[in-house]
Amino acid sequence: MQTDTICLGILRGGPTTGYVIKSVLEGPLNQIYNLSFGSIYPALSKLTKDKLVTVRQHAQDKKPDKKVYTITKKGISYFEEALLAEAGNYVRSGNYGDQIKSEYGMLLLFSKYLPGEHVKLILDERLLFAQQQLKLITYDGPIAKDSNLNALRSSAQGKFMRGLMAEVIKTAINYIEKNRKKLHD
Amino acid sequence: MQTDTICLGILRGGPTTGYVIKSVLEGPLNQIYNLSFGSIYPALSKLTKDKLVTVRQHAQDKKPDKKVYTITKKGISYFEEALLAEAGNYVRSGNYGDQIKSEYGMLLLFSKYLPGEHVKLILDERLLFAQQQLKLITYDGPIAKDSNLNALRSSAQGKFMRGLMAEVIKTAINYIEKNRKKLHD
DNA sequence: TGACGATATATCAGTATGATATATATATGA
DNA sequence: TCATATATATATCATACTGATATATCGTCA
Repeated sequence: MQTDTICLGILRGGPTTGYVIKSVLEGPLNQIYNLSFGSIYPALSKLTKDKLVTVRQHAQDKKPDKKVYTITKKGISYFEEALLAEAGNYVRSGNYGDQIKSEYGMLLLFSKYLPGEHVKLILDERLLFAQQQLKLITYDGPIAKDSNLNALRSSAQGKFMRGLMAEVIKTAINYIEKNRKKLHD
Repeated sequence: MQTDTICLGILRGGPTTGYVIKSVLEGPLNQIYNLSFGSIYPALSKLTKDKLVTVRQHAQDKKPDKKVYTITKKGISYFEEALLAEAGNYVRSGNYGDQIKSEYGMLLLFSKYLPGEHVKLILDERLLFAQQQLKLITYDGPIAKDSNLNALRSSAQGKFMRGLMAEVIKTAINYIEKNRKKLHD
């Protein structure tokens, strides 16, 4: 899926900044999609040039201007067409569009060649991280009204994905806790 | 984790070709790491130049030469040092080294804007794919002796990772089957 | 017979990453 | 209190990676 489509999709949930798009991707969508600033900012510029989004520059004295992007009508139709095309392509292609690079997975796979101490640390760190992710995903307390995290919270799709991620993370945590001794003393 | 480290790690399981490295990554390691030919072949060339691996060229009449790569002693120590460095870095960094781009996840998240028919198809395709992956991962029948898939099969680490992946996939399948109606009629 | 997928390597334009730079406010802690 | 780190916020760029394409043969399925 193209970077502009992702940005447009997140912007469909409400106007926001490049920085927030990155945080949404790093936070609740952590298990789904990553994008670096070096991809997000140029995509947003291109989208602006093509009039698929508009920018309002909020001058914040002595901080860099906060650029709030809003999807336009043209942007909405472009997004829906692009999504339809990608969906058609997904089904037709046999390429299931997963691009995964898990350093953690590789480290565990190769952990035979690592001192037991390191393996323990990696597993401890990972369990901690997984528990944080789980909290983040299942959190149902108050969030900023203007945040487009609301889209993730209130929509059926957002709930479905959150539920799926939560189940998967729980399964992984349980598995690691039960079986970790097979990887070190 | 660097591409050469990954290649070296797979080569630690036994001599093999670039093509097979790609298939291992696409097959049993599908949920862990992906690499394109455009990364694998140059990495293997560089590794050869640096004497971390050796090549035997099996001339196959009228097919391109099959290049079987074998890790050298120098390669083994390089690999273990690199792994140690990455493990230390992993724990110290707070960057949990996951780089995920799941088109499928994004498609479902945005499926509100997609016709119900498409959503159904995507879910059907995905369940089929997940079931295939599960079979591939849990398969315990005979495999070619020379294959370095044996490393994945027999080692404690390989078993641990296979078990983890199997549990995660099963959880995802069950969740999707139980909750998919929330995404279409 | 023709199309398709598997085997096998290689290249490259286009795209993405990860590090770095810049600037300030706030919180943490020694 | 002074230093350090983290969060907010955008931007750039060398390096690295992807995805498509090229080349060539064999087996299978219709």
